[in-house]
Amino acid sequence: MLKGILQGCLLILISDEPMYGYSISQALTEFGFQDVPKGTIYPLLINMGKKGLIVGKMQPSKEGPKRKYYYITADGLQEKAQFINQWSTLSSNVNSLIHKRSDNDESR
Amino acid sequence: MLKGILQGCLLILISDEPMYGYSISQALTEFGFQDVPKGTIYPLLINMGKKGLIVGKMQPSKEGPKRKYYYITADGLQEKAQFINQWSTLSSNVNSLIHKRSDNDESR
DNA sequence: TTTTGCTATCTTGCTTTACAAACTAGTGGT
DNA sequence: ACCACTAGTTTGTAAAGCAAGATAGCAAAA
Repeated sequence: MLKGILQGCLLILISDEPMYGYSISQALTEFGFQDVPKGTIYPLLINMGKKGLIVGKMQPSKEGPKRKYYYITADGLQEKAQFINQWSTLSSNVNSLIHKRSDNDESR
Repeated sequence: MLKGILQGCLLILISDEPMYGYSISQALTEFGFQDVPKGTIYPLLINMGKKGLIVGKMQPSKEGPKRKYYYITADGLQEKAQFINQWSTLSSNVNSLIHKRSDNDESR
């Protein structure tokens, strides 16, 4: 339907400030996406890197293993804008369907 | 992310009134989903039938080939309600991300 | 009557998405 | 030494999405 809602969300997060996988997974939890699995996030980040939407740089951390910080690219910003448009279209389409008001069963 | 937004939309359409594949594809177009391919709709309908969410009945048509009208089941109605909930959660999560207001770049 | 065009459905096969699960590895506390 | 938390990658699998083509009924134009 809409390819990669998650990808769009990651672009938004990363465009706000560079993030690494683990912190992204925590941020998503805060935004209500309960527990998006690592098996989804990491491969997606790698794939987004291949597409040139983000670039990752390993940086050492004092409180644990190295972190791979991702930065958004120009292409990524463009893709982000496109996602926001697609989302708003999709969102209003689905909402108009849901509120079709056919008096069938919604509120009773 | 959210499994089958399309499935949810079909449940809503069919719960409103029984429909057949071709009419569903036309209805979707009216609701702004431009041209959802048949290769997506028909297999999905068959799959939803297997899951017991809908039942299909062939009925002859005077203006063309036979049509397979789908009717929603009790399970389908339940699934529909669940979809509407999931959608509203997802939708508000994504919107809160989009309107994160980080003064980074949205309106300039 | 043959062809074209619209309606209608199904099937095959490919690509992408999503994810569980396992593996590796650094740091700090008990 | 062991556990818990942080952090990342890889592998394998199932499901989703869809293009493309096969099949077929009907009707009006050629």
